[in-house]
Amino acid sequence: MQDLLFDFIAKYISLTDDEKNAIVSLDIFRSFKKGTTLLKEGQRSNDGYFVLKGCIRTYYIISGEEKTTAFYTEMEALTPHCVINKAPSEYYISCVEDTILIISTPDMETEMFSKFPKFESLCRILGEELLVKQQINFDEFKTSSPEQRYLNLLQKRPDLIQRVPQHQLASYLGIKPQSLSRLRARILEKDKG
Amino acid sequence: MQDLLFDFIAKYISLTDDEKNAIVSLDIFRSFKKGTTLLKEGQRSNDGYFVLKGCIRTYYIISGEEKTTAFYTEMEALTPHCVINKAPSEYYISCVEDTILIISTPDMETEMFSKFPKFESLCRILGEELLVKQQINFDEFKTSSPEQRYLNLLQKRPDLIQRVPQHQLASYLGIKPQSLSRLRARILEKDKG
DNA sequence: GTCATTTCTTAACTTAAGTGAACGTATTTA
DNA sequence: TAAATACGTTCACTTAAGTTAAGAAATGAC
Repeated sequence: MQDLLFDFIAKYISLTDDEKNAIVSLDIFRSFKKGTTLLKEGQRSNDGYFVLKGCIRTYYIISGEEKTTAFYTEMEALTPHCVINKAPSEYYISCVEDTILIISTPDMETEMFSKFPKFESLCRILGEELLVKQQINFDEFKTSSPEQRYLNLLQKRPDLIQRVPQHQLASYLGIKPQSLSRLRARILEKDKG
Repeated sequence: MQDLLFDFIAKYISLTDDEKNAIVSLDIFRSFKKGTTLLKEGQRSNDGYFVLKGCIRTYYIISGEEKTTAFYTEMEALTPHCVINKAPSEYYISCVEDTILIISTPDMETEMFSKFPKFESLCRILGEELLVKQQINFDEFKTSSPEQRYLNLLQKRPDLIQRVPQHQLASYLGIKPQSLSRLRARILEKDKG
């Protein structure tokens, strides 16, 4: 499981054995059962998450309805806004599947950054990369229709459509579950004709 | 103009005069006329932008139509994806108004980071903050209707509605200009009744 | 294994966005 | 200054998403 992490990091910077041991000794690998809620609306947490295996999602509850806005799978990181804002969380985070996470806190990061400045570089680079990915994601969302978004998702993250319930996918696509059903039926109909 | 920048930075870290001089000596302040195109689709640029005064926008041209996806105003930064990906740009960047920018390149940043590690911390922190802001922005977009998005924009960035042409605002809201016109008429009608 | 709950789909109806066209009003520019 | 272009609004029509309701299928709890 640790190898997964180190292979990932190796794409960006090289770590000495000392540095690897520093990470391992933090003892930050955690397992969670499917359905576990990691963060609730209103809570003030300092935990950041990095998914080693499995899938977690963020969702809001707006006038009684769950609105899923993001999924995080293998090698993806999520720092909840409440960690940065120091304000109560506006959303929930829970496990879509049995999941293994790395959980970090700002204190731990500060300590690691001062011991090994290389980690701060890593975090800056990962952050910049993420920012760009997310911007392009947002752009695609804005410039396309729900149907195009669904087809796009089919191409780019086909796994999500398998591992995630439809009604969660629907709000992720910005529509209602009924509309997603209809839209899929429409696509199948087109493929036939 | 420099004071604007240093006041902004002061919110995050404190700079010595040496460090301030290092920034000034980079000579990175640039002025542009309204309408100037800073980046075109297909170009490979290494320039990052930080808006000191004015407004710039990113837009795609999709089947002949301009789709504006973002506006950057005072104290906002934009690193185009082509800088990070090292791939040709998929979008255009141009000035909505007469604009004063700071233009940076990865080389300059690397140099500054090694001379003054503090700058890398600053960039990491700004990056994390931006990431969170953008995520929340995206969440709001996904969980609301075009009308709600417009009302939301009226509250959060009322200046944009004044300084930006309607048809650019429309694609920013994910709809056609005609729909924005109609939607505004609808809102006025409601306010009356 | 049975019951209850959740999830997914379908359908009929409502509402709002997309489309194509027309028109008046800036704004450019020749 | 006149013509051309770009911009914003309105309208009629089309298409697709929201809403409400019902029922089938899958999942989970006991």
